[in-house]
Amino acid sequence: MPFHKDTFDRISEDKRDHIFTIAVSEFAGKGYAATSINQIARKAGISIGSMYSYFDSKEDLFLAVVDKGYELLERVFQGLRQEGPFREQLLELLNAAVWYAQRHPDMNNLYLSMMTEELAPLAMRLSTQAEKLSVDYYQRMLRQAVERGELRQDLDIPLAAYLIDNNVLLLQLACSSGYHQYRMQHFLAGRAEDKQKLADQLCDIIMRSLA
Amino acid sequence: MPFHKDTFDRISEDKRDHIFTIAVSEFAGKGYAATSINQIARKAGISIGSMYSYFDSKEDLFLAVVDKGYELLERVFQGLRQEGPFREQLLELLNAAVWYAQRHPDMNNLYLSMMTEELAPLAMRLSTQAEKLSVDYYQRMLRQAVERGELRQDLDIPLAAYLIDNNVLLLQLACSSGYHQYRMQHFLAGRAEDKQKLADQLCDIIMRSLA
Amino acid sequence: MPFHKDTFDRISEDKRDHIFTIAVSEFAGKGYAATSINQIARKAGISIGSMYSYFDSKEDLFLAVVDKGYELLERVFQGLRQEGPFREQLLELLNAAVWYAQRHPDMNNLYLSMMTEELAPLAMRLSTQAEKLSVDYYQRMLRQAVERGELRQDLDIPLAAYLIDNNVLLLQLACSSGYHQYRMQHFLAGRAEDKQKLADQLCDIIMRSLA
Amino acid sequence: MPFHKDTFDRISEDKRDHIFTIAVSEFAGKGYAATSINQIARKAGISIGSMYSYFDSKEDLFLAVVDKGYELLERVFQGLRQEGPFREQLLELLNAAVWYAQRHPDMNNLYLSMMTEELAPLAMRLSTQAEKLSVDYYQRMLRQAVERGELRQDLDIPLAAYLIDNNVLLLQLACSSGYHQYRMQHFLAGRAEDKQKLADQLCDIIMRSLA
DNA sequence: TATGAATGAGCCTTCATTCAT
DNA sequence: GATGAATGAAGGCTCATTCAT
Repeated sequence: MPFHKDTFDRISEDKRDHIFTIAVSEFAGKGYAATSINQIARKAGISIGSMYSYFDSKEDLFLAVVDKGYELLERVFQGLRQEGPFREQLLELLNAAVWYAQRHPDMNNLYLSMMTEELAPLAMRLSTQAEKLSVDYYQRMLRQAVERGELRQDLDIPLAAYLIDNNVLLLQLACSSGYHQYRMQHFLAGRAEDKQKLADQLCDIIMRSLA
Repeated sequence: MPFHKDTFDRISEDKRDHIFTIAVSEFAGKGYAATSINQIARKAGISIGSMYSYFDSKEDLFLAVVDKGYELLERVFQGLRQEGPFREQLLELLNAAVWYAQRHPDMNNLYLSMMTEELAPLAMRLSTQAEKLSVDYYQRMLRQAVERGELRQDLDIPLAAYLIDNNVLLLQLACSSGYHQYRMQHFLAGRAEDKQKLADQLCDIIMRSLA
Repeated sequence: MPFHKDTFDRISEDKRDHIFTIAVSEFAGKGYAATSINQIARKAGISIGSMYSYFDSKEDLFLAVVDKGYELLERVFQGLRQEGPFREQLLELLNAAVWYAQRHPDMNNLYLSMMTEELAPLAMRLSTQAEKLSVDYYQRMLRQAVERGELRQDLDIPLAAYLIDNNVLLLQLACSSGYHQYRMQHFLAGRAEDKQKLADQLCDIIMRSLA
Repeated sequence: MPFHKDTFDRISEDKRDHIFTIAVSEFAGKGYAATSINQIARKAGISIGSMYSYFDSKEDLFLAVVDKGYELLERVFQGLRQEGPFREQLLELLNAAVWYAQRHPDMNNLYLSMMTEELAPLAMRLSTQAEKLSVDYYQRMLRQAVERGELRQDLDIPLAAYLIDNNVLLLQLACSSGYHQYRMQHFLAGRAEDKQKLADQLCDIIMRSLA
């Protein structure tokens, strides 16, 4: 089930983190195919022999890294409060997305590359998918707000969840990916810098669709 | 200025198209780094020598292909009508995006991979950017609708344009990319199949933000 | 017998010279193996097709070029006067060598590369060798000077000829080859610049061996 | 500073020598450009992968080889005695040159190719130059002989050193290079075979210039 | 005769993976 | 368990040469 070998569990957490940090940065910057596992080992200061005693293959190293990132992301989601006014929940969500992307930009860019056809075969080997979590999360949040009367009764909840996620996703990507940052700037110019404020304004406009 | 050599202009259009078709499919499916120009040549039934007499490098072949796709996309955009009720314009836009993505799925997936950090350096060599076009297009469309009184006077036009584009982009990607199709299905289940109908519903929910 | 095809005789002398000039410069600068006949054609402004209608192969082009250079060199030698005081003949010879090397530096460097083992197989295809000429020339010159009583009676004529040619050869190479120029400068510093004066001084010191 | 990687230091001396032997022979025989590092690896019985774990590039392999040869040559020079009658020192020098060239003919031919314009860029990357050593060596030898009254007081020492080196160089090359051997035979016929005797006669004729 | 597109062997180099120490 | 030398398939690219137009 895990993508690493037992040996990897036995080394110090520092060393594990170090290897992951280097790996994420390489994979995120160069893409899966153009990244060399030998270079990751060299940069991480361990031998390739060790690398292969921790992971069965380049593919597994990659998946282990991505998986670790998903865990982190999950934890962020799970830390969000599930109550209070809908708008505040939405804002918190957007801010969490921004925070995560700014805190782990390489990891965030790795997700971006996972969306690519090139990595579809690899993505299929992952059991955890961010989507499952968020769909449930959104839909519950929306349902409760409708029940509370904060949002209109005839709201198309699945579609609303999708719409929200679209914007969360692209806001989040704009915090790490060169392309999405550039794209946002084209639309919003200077306003793209203050992500906090932008999240707030996005809340406003999204709320209008739902209320 | 063009990414191909003169020689490429001199071969038959059929052959040119054939090479492009193969190349788009390979690049889109495997990503830039994992794609071999030698294999593209083999699959296209021409010698590598010829390939290199058409393009100076793998990089140029890639850019030539992407550039051609941008042209196509531009033409689609320019074919849209610039008048009539806003909702109808928006719907036409969404449908055009869907149509393009379904007609040229490989090309569409190539754009997806261009968003990756890995390809940022290559993206910079491209002069045409889809973004420039769409920003202007959206903003004009919105401004006119506000003037006509179809949309509310205090609309934050740049943000609205960004919001719309977010949804157009992800709808479009859901038509070709395995990941985005999968993501949409998670949110919308069976409704993800009928993109026409979905576009209509997206129109509705987006309109609420703007009106 | 000639290294070019008949077709080459039929084009204008200007064109022939142009092709040769480009070829000499490329071969001399990059060496035989690293020089591309296609690039010579391109730089000379003719098609490769034409190139191959003038010469059967890269090898033949090379040999044709070298052969032409030998002819030039022969003519220089044959223009030297065969009488007068020995010292003056020797000086004239040294000056002629310098003149030729400065006038045709690329050609001169081509000879240098012909001395290489790499080109021994090609050198063997050449009928004209500079050596044959010079051996006879030197020996006659020396014999006559001995007979005239200008040089000592017990002079080892073949060895003297060899000694002279050694110095002529290296002086000549110092006029075109980066390496030999550099080598001379190491020995003679600033004096390496004025080749005329140097030739005169070399005459002096060589004459002492012979008189 | 060295042209090889650390890995190369760690393999057995036999293997190192074997690789060098093959490499020298290939480079000397075919020239730098026409030599394939893959073929060197094959002939040496190692994989290309290994070759590239020893040297960063073909260029570095070449320079490593040449550098090793320079070291050898230096050692030969440094082994010569710095005292005794000048003529004997000169003879010893000529004999050393002959010995070296006959012992390491490929290496000697490599020097020959280093004199070529083609390899000037590579030569520049070498720190050790045979010239520096020999200039000093010659000049000291000559100066001392002048002081001892063995050579004439008005001797042009730099020019004398250059003259000597010219003859040493070409004698040395005649021991390994097909061309220079051929050239010498043209001048000296059968006498070219007994290099020992020839060195002695060269000493005689050179001494006349200096005494 | 002149052209230049086409060919494909072969070059330099990289990299995932194995395995002896 | 850790190391890193060894392997060789495969990739991007060049170039001498041929041949249809």
